Amino acid sequence: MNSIVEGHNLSIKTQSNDQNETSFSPESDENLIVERIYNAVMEQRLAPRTKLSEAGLCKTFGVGRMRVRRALLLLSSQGIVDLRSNRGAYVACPNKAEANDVFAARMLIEPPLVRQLAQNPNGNSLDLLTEHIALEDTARAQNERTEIIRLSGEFHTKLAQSTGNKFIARMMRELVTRTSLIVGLFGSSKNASCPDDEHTNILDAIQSQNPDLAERLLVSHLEHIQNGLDMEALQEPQNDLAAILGSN
Amino acid sequence: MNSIVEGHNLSIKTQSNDQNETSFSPESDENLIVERIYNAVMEQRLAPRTKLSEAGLCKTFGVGRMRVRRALLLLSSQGIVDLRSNRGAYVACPNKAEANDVFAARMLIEPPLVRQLAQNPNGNSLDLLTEHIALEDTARAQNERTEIIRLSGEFHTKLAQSTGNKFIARMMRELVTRTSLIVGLFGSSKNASCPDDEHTNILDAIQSQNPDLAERLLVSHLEHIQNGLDMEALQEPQNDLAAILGSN
DNA sequence: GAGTTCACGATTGTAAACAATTTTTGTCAA
DNA sequence: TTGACAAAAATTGTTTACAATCGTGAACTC
Repeated sequence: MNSIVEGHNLSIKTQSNDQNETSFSPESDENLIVERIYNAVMEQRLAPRTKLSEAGLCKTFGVGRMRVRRALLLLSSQGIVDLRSNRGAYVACPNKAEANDVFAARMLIEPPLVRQLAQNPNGNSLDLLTEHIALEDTARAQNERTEIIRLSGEFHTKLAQSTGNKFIARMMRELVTRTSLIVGLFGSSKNASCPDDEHTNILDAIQSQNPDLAERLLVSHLEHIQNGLDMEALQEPQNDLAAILGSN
Repeated sequence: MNSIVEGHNLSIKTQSNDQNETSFSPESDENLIVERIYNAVMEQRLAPRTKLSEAGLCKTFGVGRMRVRRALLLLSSQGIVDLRSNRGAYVACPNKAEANDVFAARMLIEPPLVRQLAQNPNGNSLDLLTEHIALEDTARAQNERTEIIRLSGEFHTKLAQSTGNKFIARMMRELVTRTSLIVGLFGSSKNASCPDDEHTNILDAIQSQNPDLAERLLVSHLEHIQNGLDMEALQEPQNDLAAILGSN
């Protein structure tokens, strides 16, 4: 039963733990659990409403119940997981209103963000973004679904990271994560989050220090994503079984 | 010893728990502990680097150690508390770099935020802001230090809340909290965070639907706050004892 | 056959005991 | 007096056991 939770989908893909961290302080190692579940959600391997049982996670990660509980609490504070009293933790399932709020928040933050990047571009960080786009391209070429999804979101996270501002990076990271959940829930056609070359164009505009263009491209990019959603889609009906079977 | 932690400064001031909540889901009641400590930090009754011992908090709130631990974990995930392995929880102590990042983040977010509010003002929420300013005035008239400090920060939080966007509200809340820590650390003169009537002017500009003016006023308001700081101030030396004695 | 009730198993919440680490205290020597 | 060392106390981290709650399924009634 439930192979996603029992370790299969969570334990693989530890390869990409090099650069994509943002905000977790190196306090202890329950951050590893958080990171793993976080990635699984980002890559849409864990569908909304999936139950994350304590026992299952304990077995999966080989840690005590305390660690798992603390990890779940952290995830819930980031809005990735819903903690229902006495009935466990479930992958968050944003509703229509929350989805709109997420996009509204991104529309508020990201335009000034790219403007700022275009105004005083930071050599180093922009190189990272160029590398990132190369990764996206190869992933698309090889048609790796989960990788494409994760990298699509991560582009925006890295955009925020390249400001060098910890707080901006963390805020964007949260918004991007929720966007991933939303696209998984309401994404209608096969357009896995981001159209092909829009990221490239945005980065180009930044590198050529054209704030107006960069902002315009970003806004329409976000609009494309939002317009690709069908807000009347599955919503509530998705129960655990369907989610799991559908994702494999 | 340490009357701040032992319940004195934390247990009073439960009067203001009506309107000022933002993001905490009503999961359980450890949020009450979080809320109390949060307020104490906001009002600068808990100085940075103050140790928050588990035993002390247990006595103060009359709850088990588990609850306290979970509350501290949540506070640390919000950057209000630093968890040092095997040596306990301390009120966060932002350094110069973090302080700059906080203001940079606010400079990025708040201008478009007030622009948006000025463009389509939301009757209801603006009334709340008007009420709030009245509160600020009376607090200033009666010279209540902690109240002034808290309300000064809360104005910005409520500004964000009045967008009706949960995510924007939460982000601002975090930034404002850290600002309060920063002002407590680096605030030089007696100017308790916010000059007197700048909030009023900003709100007026919003209500008269003048986005440009609102943005300009807000930017200079933030600059005033930042310029009122002495970045070379106490920094590290402040140890627990001094902090506690100094704040009473 | 549909719906309700009850009991059992499974899962989560809490408290207490234990282990490990840190901080303090006291002693001794230079 | 100062410094180093060691033992004791206090604090935090973890495991374990226990209590409470929830979900499931069988038995029962209508």
